[in-house]
Amino acid sequence: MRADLARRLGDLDLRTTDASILVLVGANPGITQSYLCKMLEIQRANMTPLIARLDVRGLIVRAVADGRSQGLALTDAGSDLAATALSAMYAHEEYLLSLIPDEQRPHIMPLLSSIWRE
Amino acid sequence: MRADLARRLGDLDLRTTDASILVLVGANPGITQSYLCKMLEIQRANMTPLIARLDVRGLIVRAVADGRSQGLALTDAGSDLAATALSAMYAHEEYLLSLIPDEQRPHIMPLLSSIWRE
DNA sequence: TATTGTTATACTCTATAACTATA
DNA sequence: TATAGTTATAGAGTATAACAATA
Repeated sequence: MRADLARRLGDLDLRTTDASILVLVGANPGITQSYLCKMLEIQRANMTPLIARLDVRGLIVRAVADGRSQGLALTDAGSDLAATALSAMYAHEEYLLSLIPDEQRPHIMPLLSSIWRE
Repeated sequence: MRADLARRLGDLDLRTTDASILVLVGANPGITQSYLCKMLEIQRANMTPLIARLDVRGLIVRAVADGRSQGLALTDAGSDLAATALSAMYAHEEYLLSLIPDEQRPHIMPLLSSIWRE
């Protein structure tokens, strides 16, 4: 399942984490790196090169929030790519669901929800 | 789910891959590294240090099969640890199943089977 | 020629500690 | 004193290329 998503996002030159960041920043403009770290459970030290790479690619901009923190936002190119990445994520989910026989399909989400985070 | 299994096996000083190797060698005495690589989809080059570490720990022995290949087998200590690791794997599965409400539980395996490898 | 196991190497992901500059 | 971001570093997983010994 992870490989299928990675392949779809790889076609956009994105890793899974890159895509998550783009979509989250798109939905939360002005978000800080620290808050992104909490949402994605990534160490601060490891977020730095991730953001730097998206910045270099012209997908994200950093604006000074206070002296310590930077509010992140998508560029137009970043916004376009985030939309494409989100479509790829939905296509991934649709693909997985399509593998499940019709009559069983309604059961999968409640089942997975009962395992998630507990 | 992976973290739960990793934690349980970590208590035995085993990584997930170590445990898979021990259980497979236990079930297939005389198996070669190359065949293990095919079963676990691991590169030959990466199998070398994995086997070496299990060897150093006295869990596995290598016997010359032909001039190129070595048949692997468990030592007594390896056999004991493989059994404990297998129990941990079953406990992991039981734990996950226990999170699913009784009436939904019979649906999970057929559902996952329809996604697996297709 | 092909296969087994090895070595060397490189890239990614993840984790910790220490530093700076701010609050 | 705590927080945001950075740098440096180390461990683990994974990938490729090349080699020696053997089939």
